[in-house]
Formats: sequence, structure tokens, C-alpha cells
Amino acid sequence: MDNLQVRIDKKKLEKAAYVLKCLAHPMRISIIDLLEQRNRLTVTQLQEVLKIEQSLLSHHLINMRDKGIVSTHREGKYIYYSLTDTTLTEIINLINRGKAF
Amino acid sequence: MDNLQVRIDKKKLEKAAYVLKCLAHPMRISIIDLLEQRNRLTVTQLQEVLKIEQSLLSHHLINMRDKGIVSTHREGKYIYYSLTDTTLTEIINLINRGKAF
DNA sequence: AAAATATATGGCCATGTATTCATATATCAC
DNA sequence: GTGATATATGAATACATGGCCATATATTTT
Repeated sequence: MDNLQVRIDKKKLEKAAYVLKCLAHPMRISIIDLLEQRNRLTVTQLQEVLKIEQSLLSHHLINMRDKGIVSTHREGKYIYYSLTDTTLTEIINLINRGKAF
Repeated sequence: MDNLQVRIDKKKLEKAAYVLKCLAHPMRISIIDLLEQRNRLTVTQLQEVLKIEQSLLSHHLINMRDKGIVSTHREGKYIYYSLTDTTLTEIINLINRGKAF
């Protein structure tokens, strides 16, 4: 009568941890919040709001892109970033309400 | 006309990142999944299912407790762990569906 | 009280992450 | 093409984290 087990398979656990690791940073949460409001933003636009160094922002964005959280689209000299998955904003919204946060 | 800004205050951003960091690990996600199923479990019970070294599990649990994700209750020689916030399981459920994961 | 069981703690090491700085590349304006 | 702007990259460093081992503490059992 002890059929307790983890219901999420190993691959999914690892992917989830991998992506969550990416959410787990104030600046990246901010980026998600901003992209939720505007759908797409350039690095410069993000930089203006976040007031951080260009290369640091770039590192964060590329980190997020590598993990599939955001996608990019070039238009001339600008590169637009946008969210790939609304799940992310739902998570952020949950966090905004949860008492553990 | 550029009233774009981060809608989450700094304190909350930091707390959220802090807690998310804790979710961002396969073993800890597993622990949350198990606690969702049984409400409360001892370290030994978790250990049996997870099949990991005792001290490692203890480190993870204490990490989670420090971050307010789980709470403990001693009964004799056993210590029961349980989730403090259903938000966490909602997040795990979202992850299980989100395409980014 | 001694032994057994359950859990926590602390040191160590390897690895991962965040940040900064300097530099590279791509595109645009002239 | 030159210079300016937008973005990425890579090295260096500091710091955090995960895992392992040995040991400590608390409680129960004998």
C-alpha cells in the first residue's frame, strides 16, 4: 500500500529545473514582466527601463533565449525579443500572489 | 508616451528569485510533487522514494525550509515535512503543461 | 545507560553563475 | 568607406551551489 512515487519523469524534471533556474533571477523576472506588457522589445528599450549595462543585459537575454524562454527577431539594426510561452507569465502572476513569495 | 516599467517591486522580485532558485532543482521539484500527494512525509519516507543519501536530502529539505517552501513538525523521532503554499504545486503543474518545459 | 534509529551540521571540492571589462560584429547614416 | 549605433562574445573574477563524507544531536528501544 505504498505506491508513492514521483509523477514527473526524469527528462521533464531536468528540463523544468533548467528553465526555472532561468526564471530565478530578479532581472530576468523583470524582463519577462516587461515583455508581457509590450509583446516585443529591443535590447535598447529594455536597457532604458532596467538601467543596466549593455553586455550584462545581453548575457541575460541570450541565457533566456538558449533556454527557450524568449525568441528573437532582427529588424535592421534592432533585435526584438519576445516571450515564447505564456506559461511564464502565469508563473510570474502566481508568484505575485503566493504567500511563500 | 513611454510609461513602460517593471510592475513588481524590488523586494518582491528578490523574494521571488530567491524562492524560484529553490524550485529549480530536479530533486526539490520531486519533493514538492511527493508532498503534494501525501500532505506530509518524514525524511525517511522521502528517502525511500527518492533513493538518495540521507545528508543530501536533509540539505535540500533545510534549504526549502529556510525559503519558506516547506514546514516541519516533529513527532517523536520523526520529522514531518509538508508544503506551506499551494502556489508551488500550481507552478509545478503549469510547468508540466508549458511548451517551454 | 547503551545501542539503534532519525535527522542535522560542517568541511571540502568541483562545478555553475553573475558581473565586469574589453572587444567583436552587424547595420545604418553620411 | 567612415563613423555611429545596436548587439553579441569571450576572458577574468568573485561568489553560490550541489554533492560527498564524517560527525553531531535528538529520540526511542532494549
